[in-house]
Amino acid sequence: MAAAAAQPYAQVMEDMRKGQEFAARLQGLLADSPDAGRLVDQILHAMSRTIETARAAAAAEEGSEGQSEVTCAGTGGKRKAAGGGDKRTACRRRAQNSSTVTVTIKDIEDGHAWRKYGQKEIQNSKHPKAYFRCTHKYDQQCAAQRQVQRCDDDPEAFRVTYIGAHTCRDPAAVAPLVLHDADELHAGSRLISFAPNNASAATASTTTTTGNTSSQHGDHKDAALLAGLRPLKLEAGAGEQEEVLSSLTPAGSSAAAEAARNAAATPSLDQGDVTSGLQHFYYGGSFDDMAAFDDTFDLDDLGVLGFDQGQDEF
DNA sequence: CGAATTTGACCCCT
DNA sequence: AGGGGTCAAATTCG
Repeated sequence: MAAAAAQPYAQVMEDMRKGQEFAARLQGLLADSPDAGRLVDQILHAMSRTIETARAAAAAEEGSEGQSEVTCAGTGGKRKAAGGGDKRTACRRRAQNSSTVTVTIKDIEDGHAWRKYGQKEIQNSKHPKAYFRCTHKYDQQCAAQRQVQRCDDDPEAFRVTYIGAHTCRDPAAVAPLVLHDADELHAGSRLISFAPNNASAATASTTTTTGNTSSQHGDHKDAALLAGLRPLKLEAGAGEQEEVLSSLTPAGSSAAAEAARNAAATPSLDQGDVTSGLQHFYYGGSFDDMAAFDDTFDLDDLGVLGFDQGQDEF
């Protein structure tokens, strides 16, 4: 199975990913040079698109390879609050080899509409992990998911893992009030939503996808997550965090959220902090359906990451 | 009142 | 066996 490097395609992907990683690293070094930072940002974008395009093309030829989630339609899976009688049959299967991208960011808002469906305490982490799925999972079969967990050390940052790409497209999900100008539109056409999103909370990102990517936008559901995380960890006195939290207020219609959003997302003019937001760069993707095996291909193993942080817990 | 979140149980996977 | 991911009833929110 590990014929990865054997195929030209895999080789290309590999190189592209390295390129992305280096670019991201460079971006970190250019924190004080806004222009340079932006340039790198563009490079990252270009690479993301290239990867996605290549992947899509290859996938098209491949036909159907990637296995999808097993979904048992009518499995009677009702659980009683107290009874606990019937077990659901083996229909639950974890997201298998869909793309997996992990980034560490401070602003969780990514423009998509997420619906929280669970939260869990994680073994070696101080903070719980929240699980989200695309709001349009059922009405549009969008398989995108994401997991968010507050970083152990930097409580202001979150480690967000995106699983699968959005295949939904719902106008209603698009930022209702703002969406000023072309920038947003362009952003909407980005192939890889988690790529260095305009300026907002840009962070390094890397990618891999399975299936098409069509980005849409949604509201701010993250607050939920945060809300969920908050009680458990940062209790009182986290001034800034409070702000972050409130800025992500749910319901997708909070003045505070909008404000914060605008403040943070001012496109190309405020460069300084943009780059500062960029800190960690993680890569955890499997990278394609063909070369890829069932599990994720971690750059960690290759010693490729962690250029500015000694993350070890992976 | 419908939609979203919370939360504990259930179940898969390592 | 236990950790981690998902489900779904109950609850909260808009």
